[in-house]
Amino acid sequence: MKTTKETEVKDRILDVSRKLFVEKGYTGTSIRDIATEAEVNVAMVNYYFKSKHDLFEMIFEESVNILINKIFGIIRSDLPFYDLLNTWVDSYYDMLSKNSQLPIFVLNEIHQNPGHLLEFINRRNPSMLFGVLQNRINKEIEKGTIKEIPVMNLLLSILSLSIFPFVLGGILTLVTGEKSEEYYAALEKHKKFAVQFITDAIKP
Amino acid sequence: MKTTKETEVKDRILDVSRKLFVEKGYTGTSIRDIATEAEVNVAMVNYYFKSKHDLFEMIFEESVNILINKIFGIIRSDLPFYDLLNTWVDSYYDMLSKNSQLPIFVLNEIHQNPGHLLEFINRRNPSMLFGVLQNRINKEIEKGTIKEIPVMNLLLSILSLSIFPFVLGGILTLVTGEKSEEYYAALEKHKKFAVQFITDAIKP
DNA sequence: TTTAGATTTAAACAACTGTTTAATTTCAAG
DNA sequence: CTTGAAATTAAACAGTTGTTTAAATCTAAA
Repeated sequence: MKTTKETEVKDRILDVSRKLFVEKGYTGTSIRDIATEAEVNVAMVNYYFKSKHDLFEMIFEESVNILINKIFGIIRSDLPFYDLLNTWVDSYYDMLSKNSQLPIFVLNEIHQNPGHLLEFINRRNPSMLFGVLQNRINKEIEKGTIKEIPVMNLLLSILSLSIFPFVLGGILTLVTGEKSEEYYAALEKHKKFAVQFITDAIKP
Repeated sequence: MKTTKETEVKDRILDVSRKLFVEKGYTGTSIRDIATEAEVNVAMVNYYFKSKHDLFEMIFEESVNILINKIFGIIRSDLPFYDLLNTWVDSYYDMLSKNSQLPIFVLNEIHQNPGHLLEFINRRNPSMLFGVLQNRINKEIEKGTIKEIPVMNLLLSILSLSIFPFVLGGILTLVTGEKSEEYYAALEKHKKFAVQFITDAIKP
């Protein structure tokens, strides 16, 4: 059929699920919570999504995609290396400004149920990212544009300086009840700071 | 009475609670889970700890203390500034090597229930840490030992470079099923890298 | 208007949740 | 040995959980 009604109900369930799962986690969210807030009968959730777990996986996958898709593209790009770094961090800050709750959500769900999400994580082939970056770094070292540096350290620095401030910020926002303009202004400065940090660390 | 038996049972409940709460979170852990694994009657948990929530708060407070007590002491110390930074990061790496699951646990529980833990967080007076660090930095700038730098940026850099690698590491450990020696060896290198990073960023 | 299929509903299901009860056992002090 | 408080137990409590059922409603095509 695919009428407006179907997608309406389905989308309402998806929207509320997104909000509640990200906020309260898998075990902290009940199907009845979702149904009530979406103004939908409880049975509709199973009707459209089969099970709580299937619905959750949909949201989880979506969240992971938001977090890594853009970055994957940038890492594999042929931008000049320093531009690449700049774009990389820029892209993180951009995405995380709009989705500051996603990192803690994804990290925590993996933490609480590593077994079940292991297969899912491997499907994304995280070592591929590692390899691509390694190749690129080797070329840059050959060209003499950067000094020798272990991939792991560079990767950890970039991820840490880009993601963790938003993990703290997302919590700060929840605790204070509103987006702290101060803090997010400071983060805007911190972005330049982080890029400078990383750039200085790899300059030959 | 305070016989060996009482503390035995009590401690067994505490030990299992610590493990399960940190691993599965508040909502993911049931009193019956705890009782079963501690080989204790369900009622004993409420008998000794009044409620699931009281028990959880005990574990949560304990975890927060592990995460910040030592650091507070170091930040307030009168060590030479560069030594202070070194000791600070060193202390983080030391503590997090033994408790790699704590950061994600604490951050996530705050994330999922900010309202209830707000009072608890304010009790630790996080802005105090901020003030102490600000004063110290001002003095160092006057002395000309470091260049002018916003506290927030310095603080975020230290926290990010120290904590986030272990958040990733804790998950990596869970996913691979054992402590990845490789990764933790890389982290040992990363510690020096981080200190160098930070030192370079504030050198006049 | 009839009809077949999709959608929606209220109700029930068994299992699990945190907590309390009342009865029983344990055990050191008298 | 008796006693009284502390410790432990099995059972029950009311409420919630994810999921399923069977009946009712809606809707577009014949």
